[in-house]
Amino acid sequence: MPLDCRISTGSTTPIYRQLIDQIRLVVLRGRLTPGDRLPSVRSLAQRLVINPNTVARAYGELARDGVIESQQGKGYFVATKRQVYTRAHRRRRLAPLLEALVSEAALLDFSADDVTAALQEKLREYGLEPS
Amino acid sequence: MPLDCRISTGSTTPIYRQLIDQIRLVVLRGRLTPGDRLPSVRSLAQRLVINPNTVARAYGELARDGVIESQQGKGYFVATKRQVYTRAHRRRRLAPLLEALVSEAALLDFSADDVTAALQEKLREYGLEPS
DNA sequence: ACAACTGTACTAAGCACACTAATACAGTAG
DNA sequence: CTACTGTATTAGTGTGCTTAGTACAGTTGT
Repeated sequence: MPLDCRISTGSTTPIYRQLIDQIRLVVLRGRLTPGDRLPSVRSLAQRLVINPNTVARAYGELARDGVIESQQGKGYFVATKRQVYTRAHRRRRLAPLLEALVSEAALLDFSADDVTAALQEKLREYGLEPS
Repeated sequence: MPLDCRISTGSTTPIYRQLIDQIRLVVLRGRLTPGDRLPSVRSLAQRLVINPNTVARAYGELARDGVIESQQGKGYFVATKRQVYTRAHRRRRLAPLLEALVSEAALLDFSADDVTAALQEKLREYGLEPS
């Protein structure tokens, strides 16, 4: 069963965003491995009863981010080689998320240890290696 | 000098959001302490050359979040007692931010140690206590 | 009591942008 | 040639942000 996505049209988060997030997760968690083909723009659109453009947009952004790759006339495939980012670029991209997390944590009066512990748990959930 | 805010109308982030973020920071960092009065809706609007409604919206949301409190006819003041949240509520509110951070970190191929180190640094920047 | 300040609430309008849809164009494979 | 693939352009629709105007209610000092 290739890529079982579920989208809710009633949600406030746009459809294309839901697709991006779900596909990202599927790839990160290894349920789709490099080289695997994704459903075609039209077939996925038909299955989810949404417009092909919406799928195309999601695929397009994922391609921009290096998660998947497109081959004209063939389809979309999970990227074989991960994008190589500079250290500066990676930090710059992570910074706002880190800022948001800590800012909210401070407002909620979390202790540093609480936040650290929660992070460790989440890191384990994603299977990130220590180093 | 009470609350020097700077907003950029050219930014993609809406004005009311910029206000919220800046005031949150000012309060968190102790530049305004509990009981301190904020500029009136109209005066701040005039100073920043924006509509009073926009300021009112920012203040309103900050009040909803328990950062500041309103007193009819008197003004807005930094909240004297922080909102008390249940443990479940606090975790529920932090969860999506944590999810976003770790998900992005995984995609960027950060190691767990990298993320943890970055977090520690940010926590220190915000002056959060260990426990 | 009055004036001048505070917050609060509501409606309406304009504007920009995000989202989605429809359609047409271009490459690939059998 | 046909039927699939991705790609690009255009257009319609909605929604969020901001502004403006108006009105009402509470507080303070004169």
